[in-house]
Amino acid sequence: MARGSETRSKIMDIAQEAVLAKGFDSTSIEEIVASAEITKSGFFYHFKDKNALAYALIERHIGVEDALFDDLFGRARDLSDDPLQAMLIGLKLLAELIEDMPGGHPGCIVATAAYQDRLFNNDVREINARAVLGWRARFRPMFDDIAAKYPPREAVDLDQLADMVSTVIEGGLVMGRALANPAATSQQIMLFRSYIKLLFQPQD
Amino acid sequence: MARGSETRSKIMDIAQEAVLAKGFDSTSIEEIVASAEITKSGFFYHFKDKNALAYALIERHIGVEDALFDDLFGRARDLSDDPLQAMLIGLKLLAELIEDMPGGHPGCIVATAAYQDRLFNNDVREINARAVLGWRARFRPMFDDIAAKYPPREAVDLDQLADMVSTVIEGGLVMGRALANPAATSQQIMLFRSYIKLLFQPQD
DNA sequence: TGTACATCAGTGAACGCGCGTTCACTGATGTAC
DNA sequence: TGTACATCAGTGAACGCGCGTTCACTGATGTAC
Repeated sequence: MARGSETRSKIMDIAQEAVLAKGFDSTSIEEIVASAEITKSGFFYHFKDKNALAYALIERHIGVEDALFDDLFGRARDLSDDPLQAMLIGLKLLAELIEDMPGGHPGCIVATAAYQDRLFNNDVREINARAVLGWRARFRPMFDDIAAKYPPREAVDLDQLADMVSTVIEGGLVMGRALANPAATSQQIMLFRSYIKLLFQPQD
Repeated sequence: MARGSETRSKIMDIAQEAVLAKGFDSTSIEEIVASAEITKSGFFYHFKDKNALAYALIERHIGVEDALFDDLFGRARDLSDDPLQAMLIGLKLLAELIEDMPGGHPGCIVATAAYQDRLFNNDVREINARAVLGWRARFRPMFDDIAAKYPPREAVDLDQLADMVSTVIEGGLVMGRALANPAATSQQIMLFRSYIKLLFQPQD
């Protein structure tokens, strides 16, 4: 990695941690550059303004999360050819991954941006919505496959069911933070997993 | 209501709307008092500092939400003596209420505070945690009653299940905001309702 | 291989503005006798 | 009922600090010929 992009991602790492702890507006460029050991003008070399930082943060988050989900549900698919089993394994792997994060999952900047949307320009709001729609587009086909093989025991909209993955993660992170209990998120994912089981798995 | 407490709640109304749209730090006292048509010093007559405003906002939110849940699940209980049916009715009423809010549900300050906790003193963090624990304490006994009558089809921790009500609401609000889709929250509540049905309702 | 130039990754100083908070004061209303 | 005093619900001016952003500049590295 070149010298410049190293500094750039250092800025983003520092910013992300602060943003998740205090919100975007309360995270000053001053404190970021102090921590990154550059000057304020150095910051503005990498980002044209503060909105550009928000955009970059969300963009990177999407990429990281995509890679993570690709890996997790890819491995799950390797472990079982059955779409329902693969989903159940994937959710278990996800819960374990979040459970094992040292110091707990730091939170999700998409949620931060959603709750501070009046701070940002349209570009930021759009990429934030795209993030959530991307998760839907990821999970929807999986539920299609499952529903094709195992008729659901209750009528559910599969887009909404796909969104429930994100809902439970986002809600779980809020709960985990409010209760200062890092285990909350993975527990909630396991409950969602139990719902999926009851919804699709044929009774014995 | 006396003149003073009228101004006080006016300040809080204005502040709450702004906080949910931009976060706490970005909501300046200056803009609040401009909107409330008082002076800055008038603000400090009612709140000793900005933290006191956050505290008051959360405190009031807990009260409002408690009253709302009391009403909703009280009516549900009136409509059915069966604890499971009452829960299902209550969740439906909740989904309808959120669905029918003009302009969508504004969001939850507990989530805002959770994602900006480094901004606040311990008092605020504590009352925020108490809010979430209060919701757990509300729903846990209902699930106890249900589980006593209808053995759950899967082993679940009832505290975690009680927390899932909050999880789905909080997560649903994040989704609704990110997608600019006010219906998201009530849809997610209805999915949670379907989980409760599958989990407890004897199959026919 | 040497030189000229371009780009990269920043520095340093300055800017004006808005922020939260304090303080001495004030007019209107309420209470005691 | 009238008067004295206390409390309530604010006003107005000032404060120092930190914020995001701009601008002219600079040393190190990369590229062309």
